[in-house]
Amino acid sequence: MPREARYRAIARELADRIRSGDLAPGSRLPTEPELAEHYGVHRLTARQAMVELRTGGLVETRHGSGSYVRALRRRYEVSVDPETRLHPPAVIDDIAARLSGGEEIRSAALRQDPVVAGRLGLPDAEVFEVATLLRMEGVPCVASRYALPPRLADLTVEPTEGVLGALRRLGLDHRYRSHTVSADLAGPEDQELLGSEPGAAVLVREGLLVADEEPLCQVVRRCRGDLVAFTTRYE
Amino acid sequence: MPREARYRAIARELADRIRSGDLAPGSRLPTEPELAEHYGVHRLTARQAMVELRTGGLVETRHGSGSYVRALRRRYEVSVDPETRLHPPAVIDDIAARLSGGEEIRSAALRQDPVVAGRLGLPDAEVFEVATLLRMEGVPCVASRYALPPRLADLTVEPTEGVLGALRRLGLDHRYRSHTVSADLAGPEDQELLGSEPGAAVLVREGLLVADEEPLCQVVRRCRGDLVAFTTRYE
DNA sequence: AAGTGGTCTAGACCACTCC
DNA sequence: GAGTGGTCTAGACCACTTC
Repeated sequence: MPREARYRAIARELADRIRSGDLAPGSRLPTEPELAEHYGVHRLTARQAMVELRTGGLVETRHGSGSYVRALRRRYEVSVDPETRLHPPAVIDDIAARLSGGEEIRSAALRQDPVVAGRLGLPDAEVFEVATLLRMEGVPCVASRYALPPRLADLTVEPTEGVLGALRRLGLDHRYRSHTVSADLAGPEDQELLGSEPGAAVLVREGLLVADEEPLCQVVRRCRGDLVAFTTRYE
Repeated sequence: MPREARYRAIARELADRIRSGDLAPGSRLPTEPELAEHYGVHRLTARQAMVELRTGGLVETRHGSGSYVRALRRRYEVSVDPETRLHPPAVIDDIAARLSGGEEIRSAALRQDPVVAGRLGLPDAEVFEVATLLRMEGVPCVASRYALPPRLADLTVEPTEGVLGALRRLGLDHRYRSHTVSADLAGPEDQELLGSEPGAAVLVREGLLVADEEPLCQVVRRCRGDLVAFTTRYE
């Protein structure tokens, strides 16, 4: 049994102090030189302990300022209707109240994607893709990509109604045919859109919507794992 | 705009080669000394590029052997009944066929937990906690914790039926009252139970089961994000 | 300007894998 | 035993934040 690495022991000790509450959320940890001095190691060794805490999600580091215990984030618990998997109207109002600016359209363009086009039952490879971003109280939380048939390329979306709302306004009464949840790590795109740390957890929800039994829309949502949870309540 | 860090550029170049298929899943990447030589940097700089790829989930490293492009993980798509959120019988049989050893009981003990006890409507803080592990084809996939009223502490569970099956066998016809999904990072416990890498993504499903409108069981499942996805199909 | 974290080089020894 | 990744020290310079 090899003895525990020095940096790992330091990380464990700090992690224990965080979990015990000795180091409170938001408070600043000792600097790297301080840790190195205190434990009698080189700065890089102390630094590696901090890397350990960062990838574990316990700590966040601000360049030039210091490392801080991550605040316990309040999670946005979003209710979902058990039958339809859509948000009940009451919830939509509730969400809207916390939303700043509604569902922001980031881009909308025709794109070649044979796989998704096939899923939508389209004759060609072309799909109309809309990328949106949802913020809760200003914080980016959910990045969505909707793939639609090209005939809907002139779709206009009011921020307050969202893409699915716009479809409904056109008389397309959709519901989910299938719905998948999984977990992934934040890639470069998530970091850019959601402001996730590299290597943070992302909750992925993927669904295929149908209207009149016809495939209408594939939606993929990537949600910040540290901020969002989806709850289904059954009465 | 500061120029891009050397290690980051190297990581990006390797990541592109992986995504383009130039470096196939399962194949070995150049060694750290080779990369250092090739890019004209110190070994630690090349090494940091590998760290980048590891925390991004693209690469896994085996001590003494090398770093390898992570295999495209086949995902276990587990179907869930839309109404009950439980697995339909056909799926249970399907899962059972892939399970090795069924739901393995890791521990079962009485524990003090006022919060969970309150959720179950228990007069005291005591709950009976059962921890289990599910493997798919030998690979640990889902670690569950069931919290039950102490009166069920003599529950016996056949591996093939699972904890929920055992409850049903006792005539407790349960269903979900609420069900939450979220994403988290792998902690030490996940690493031990699920064999997750530090910092890997974990899909968390949490539910409260009721029987005859009485709270019966709180279950928390932590699933390997890279191996498991849950799909609901609506007919 | 002083202090913080971010990057990089140089060189060393150790633990593990594979032959 | 040769080669791989894992850990550690030493020292340097840069970029950012704070004052």
